[in-house]
Amino acid sequence: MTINKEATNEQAILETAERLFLEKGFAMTSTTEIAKEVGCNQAMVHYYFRTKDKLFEAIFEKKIKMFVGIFLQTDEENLPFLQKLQLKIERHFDILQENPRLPFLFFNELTTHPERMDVLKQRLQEFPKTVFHRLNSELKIEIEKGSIRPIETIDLILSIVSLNVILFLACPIVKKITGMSDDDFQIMLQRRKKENVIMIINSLRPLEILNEKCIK
Amino acid sequence: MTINKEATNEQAILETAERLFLEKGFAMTSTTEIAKEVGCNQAMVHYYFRTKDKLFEAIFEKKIKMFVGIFLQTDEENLPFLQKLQLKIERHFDILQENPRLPFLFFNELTTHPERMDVLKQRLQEFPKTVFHRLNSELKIEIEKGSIRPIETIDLILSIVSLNVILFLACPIVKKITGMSDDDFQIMLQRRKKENVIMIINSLRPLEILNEKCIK
DNA sequence: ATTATCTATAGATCTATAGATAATGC
DNA sequence: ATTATCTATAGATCTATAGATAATGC
Repeated sequence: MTINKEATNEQAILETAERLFLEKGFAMTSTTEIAKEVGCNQAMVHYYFRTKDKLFEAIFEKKIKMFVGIFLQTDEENLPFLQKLQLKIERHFDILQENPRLPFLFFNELTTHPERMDVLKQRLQEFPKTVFHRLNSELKIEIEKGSIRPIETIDLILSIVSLNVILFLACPIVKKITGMSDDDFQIMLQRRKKENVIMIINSLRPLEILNEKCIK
Repeated sequence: MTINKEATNEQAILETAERLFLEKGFAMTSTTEIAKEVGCNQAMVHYYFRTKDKLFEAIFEKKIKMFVGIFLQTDEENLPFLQKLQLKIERHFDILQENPRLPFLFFNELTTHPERMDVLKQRLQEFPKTVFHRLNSELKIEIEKGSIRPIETIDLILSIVSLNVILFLACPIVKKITGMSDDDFQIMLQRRKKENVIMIINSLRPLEILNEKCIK
């Protein structure tokens, strides 16, 4: 075997599997189908990866690594808090846009195969200690200054993730129901990106007046 | 057959199927498993519903009907816009809390079986004409008055849905990763319900100052 | 006579592996 | 001699149906 050809076939299986898993999820993709699309034999898939599960986990772990890794690239620019926050929201959005099917895969597989969460949990251990704590202390300072309203750090993160992620989760549904084209959807995404930033930042303003008037 | 017993068995299949589909999705639930849990024969499932697909669609359509139906119950209370909005957000949240696995089922099945969206599309046709248009006109009035910032109606709806829905989608993942108990999660949900209301309402405030300072 | 239930099985998957054969590297 | 590829198949599902049997309503 030339190292070349070996790499080519193993690689092709990996790439095709990744594409199909992202498209349709683990359960609905068969090793037979992967082999067919690669143009090789179904036994080959098992030759390289032993089981369908191992193949999936290789891909899954790679994706988690990549996703978390991007967040750990610290962008310690010396900007005001809200501008840094804006950059973070936009960065999160951009990563999703480059991996639009990842939220589907994560939700789907983590929900239907809870044991897969262990990998995620492991990978995520370093995460809170960096992103979370840094954001947390910066946030507390701003709240004490009174420049933004009181909010739990976890709530802020959850809100950002919610607003960004749902667009990609709902993408096929929205497209189908509204009959939007891919281009239309991309335009809508760009508008939402801005809207989400405004939404989050504006929602952080101190709220004494509004609070009294509207929230019981 | 006593009408009683017939109803009992058919009903039991429906209920069990609903539970299992909500728990694990369509693909991962077999008619064999449904029958086993009901305590009847696997052939019975097909006797009453012909195919697994028809059984699923019966449940799916019922759920969509229920979900849309609740929203169409108009609550035309004569309150200020923001208070009405708050009630709507809370109502949406409450419906989800009563049907916590519904977002999973919708996302999962609509994404993996696009043809199922036709049912949803049909059911949803009446929806925009009521909820959307009413909200839309009220929103426009408020924006013109300058009491809230400019925002597209669809963006507001998307934001509300995002913030509420993701909690229930992410529920199993969050529970597993944080090791939260069911009770802890319920407490967290209640906090998020309030937080989401504040988030949305606060984000609608006019934003001239902030805009200039922080959003390019 | 009709409806409900059971047994049994066809036919279609799908995963995983055993074992033969071909290609490559030494 | 080792690694890659193929053929063939075991064994486990799973859905759907045919056909026999039991229960009920008239």
